[in-house]
Amino acid sequence: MTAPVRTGPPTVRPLRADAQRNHDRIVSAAREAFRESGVEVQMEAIARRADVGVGTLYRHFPTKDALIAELGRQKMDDRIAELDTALAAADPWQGLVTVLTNAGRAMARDAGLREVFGSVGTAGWCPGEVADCRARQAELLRRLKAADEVRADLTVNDVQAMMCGLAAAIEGGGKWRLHVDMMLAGMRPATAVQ
Amino acid sequence: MTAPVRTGPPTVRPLRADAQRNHDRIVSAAREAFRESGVEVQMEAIARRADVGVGTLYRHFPTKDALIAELGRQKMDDRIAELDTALAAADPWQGLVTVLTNAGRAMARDAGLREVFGSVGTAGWCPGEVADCRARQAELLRRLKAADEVRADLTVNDVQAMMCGLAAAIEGGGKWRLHVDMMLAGMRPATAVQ
Amino acid sequence: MTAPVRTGPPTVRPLRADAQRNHDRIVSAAREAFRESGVEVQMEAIARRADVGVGTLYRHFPTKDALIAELGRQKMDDRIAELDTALAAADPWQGLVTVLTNAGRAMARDAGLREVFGSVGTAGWCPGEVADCRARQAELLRRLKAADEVRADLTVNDVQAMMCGLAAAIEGGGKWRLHVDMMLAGMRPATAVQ
Amino acid sequence: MTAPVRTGPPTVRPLRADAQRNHDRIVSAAREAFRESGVEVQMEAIARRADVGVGTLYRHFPTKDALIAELGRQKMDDRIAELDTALAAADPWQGLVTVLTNAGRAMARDAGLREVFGSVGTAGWCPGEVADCRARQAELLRRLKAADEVRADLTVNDVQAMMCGLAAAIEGGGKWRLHVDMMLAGMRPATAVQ
DNA sequence: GATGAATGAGGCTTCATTCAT
DNA sequence: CATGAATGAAGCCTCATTCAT
Repeated sequence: MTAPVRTGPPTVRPLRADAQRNHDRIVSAAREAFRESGVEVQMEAIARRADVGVGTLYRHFPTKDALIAELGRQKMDDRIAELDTALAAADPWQGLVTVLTNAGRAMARDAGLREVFGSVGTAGWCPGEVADCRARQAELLRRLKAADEVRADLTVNDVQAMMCGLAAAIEGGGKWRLHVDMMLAGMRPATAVQ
Repeated sequence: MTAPVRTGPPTVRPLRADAQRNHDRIVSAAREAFRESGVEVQMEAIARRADVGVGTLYRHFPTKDALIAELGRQKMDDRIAELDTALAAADPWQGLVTVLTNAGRAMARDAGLREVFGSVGTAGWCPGEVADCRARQAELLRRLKAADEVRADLTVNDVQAMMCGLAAAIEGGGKWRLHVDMMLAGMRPATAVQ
Repeated sequence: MTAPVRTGPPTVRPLRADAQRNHDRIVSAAREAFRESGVEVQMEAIARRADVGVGTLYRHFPTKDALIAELGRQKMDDRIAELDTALAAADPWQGLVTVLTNAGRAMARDAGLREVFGSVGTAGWCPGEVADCRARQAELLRRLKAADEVRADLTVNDVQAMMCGLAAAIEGGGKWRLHVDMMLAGMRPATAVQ
Repeated sequence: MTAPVRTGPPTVRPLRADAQRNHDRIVSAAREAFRESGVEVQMEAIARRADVGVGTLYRHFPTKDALIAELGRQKMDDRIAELDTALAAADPWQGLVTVLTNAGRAMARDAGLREVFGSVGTAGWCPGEVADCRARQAELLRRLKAADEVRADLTVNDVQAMMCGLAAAIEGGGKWRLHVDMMLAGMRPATAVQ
């Protein structure tokens, strides 16, 4: 009997076809369930929605928190891609505008995204993804500040927090473009606001 | 000695001295508890904090929800008072600055407040209070627009949404003063942001 | 200051007028309350009905059970009087008929009485009264058996149990006279029933 | 291999073997527990007796009331079966004797049964079962009256009431056989009792 | 003595997680 | 490996009884 040949990175093992299918169904179901009922939803409800037993759900995610984290990780990946595009652009400000505009548009569409980014902190999130994201945000911020395009006192944490704010504002019924607009305006270097 | 003239609503009977004291202790304890741990805190913990038996707690508030609602109502009242002060001021912009600054400072201190205002919608709130609050916000907004101090496309809903956003941003670890500042800057009439 | 002269039996101390009034109100309220809602009623509800504080209620009856017992004792006294009349009569059978007929009529009228006698056992009842009652029942039964008017295997316990049964039957909507009739018929010496 | 033909109602799905076993254990335990201690028994006690976690108990019966109702339904079913046997017999009187004898014996054993039948009214019972029971009682009564075996003035309600009475009498410590005997004797056509 | 507020053990129920089938 | 039954800690709430006013 031959040991399976690992071809990908060591942590990623391709799931069997049906397992993959179940994984996806669970993630979708979880997303919908959280969207409709918040984090309060019971694991059983999610399993039912995914048309799986709870046992299966727990086989894929050892913990409710892990499931929540996975949802966040996926969205985080999208954002990382966005940030990469922004970093590839010559003009950092234009990059930021694009990043936030796309984020706003996506949030307006996707309640799950709002939930994920609107949720407080990054507790339970996949540390790797978070670090990747923060690194890119830091770099973009560095360039923006270098070009004096944003306030000098902005930190990555603040940007993160503003994303929470944007999510909440859109969730609360705000027009997404308006709020993205205000958010961008607010980030400009302070010039005697009051 | 003359019989006391009732000026308030007849349904409110003054509590016995000790009951009043306990009521206050409970409310304080609940406020602190929610501040520290959010709505998740257990009733027992609140009771313990108030140095009171659970039974007493339940005598004062028939339900956990009732307790939460009461605290929410009080916070809303505080905000209404803030808004009244702002409306009394000659300069609407200065009023707005004060309102948001105070709100930010309070939110930075009080997790319960963040939870209350960060939560989407006003489910479970006293409708009267909500209406009062919105009415004042609307009036302040009208004056601000008349003086061309804020964007013309801002609505009460947007302000409400921004309050959600502010709560989330602060909850997310943002520096409250910075975020209030950016929020204010963002609301200024649009002048070619991009 | 002179010590009060005790004229009654040593256990009975005349209550102050207002205390007596409260006592009566409480008993009445308790009777009604139990009648309407069964033993489940809360002490507070009884107190409210009697227009007294719970504290007062507990001053008169140290325990919920004691209150229940008192209700039983009063009815028991009535029955003892009935039994005395029956024992004074020349014909024991006629005495029994009268006792049961009066009991049935009273039960038909008084839900509290049904509740008391329909309630299982004599748990919590005033032992003295119970003993008095049983002694008289025993004597009546002795005479009845001596005259061969009732089954020889009947015991006081059985009579007690039948009273429970009568109460339940009437409570259940049965015609009281019919059930008294059947009860009496059932007690006759067994003469080939089947 | 042929697909199994469903003959029963489609809503009843056979429980998994272990679930069925637990279900039975719970029902037994509950029956015993109620028998010994009445409806007051705690759910935990029942679970412990069934050697099962409370959670399991609640999986099988969503509510304490539901559990009680189920047991009541079963007892009612037993009685209906008894009545059917009695109706199948040629001699209605013999049928009645058997029904009451069995009921008495069962009540002597089972505090829960006494509680169920001793309780006034049929609140919370499955209406269908109650109707079935009454219909059979009515039919048996009709035949008994036609054969002049019981008093003509007896109604189903009276029989129901007498069952209450029997329960109470047995609960009160009466010898069940004696009380069944007297009950039967009492039902015979009236022939100058006094 | 009267009042009703305070007490807290104890009951019912939920739900994240484990485990037998 | 999927399933869903089982588990039990933990939460909310009730109510007989005590005690400060």
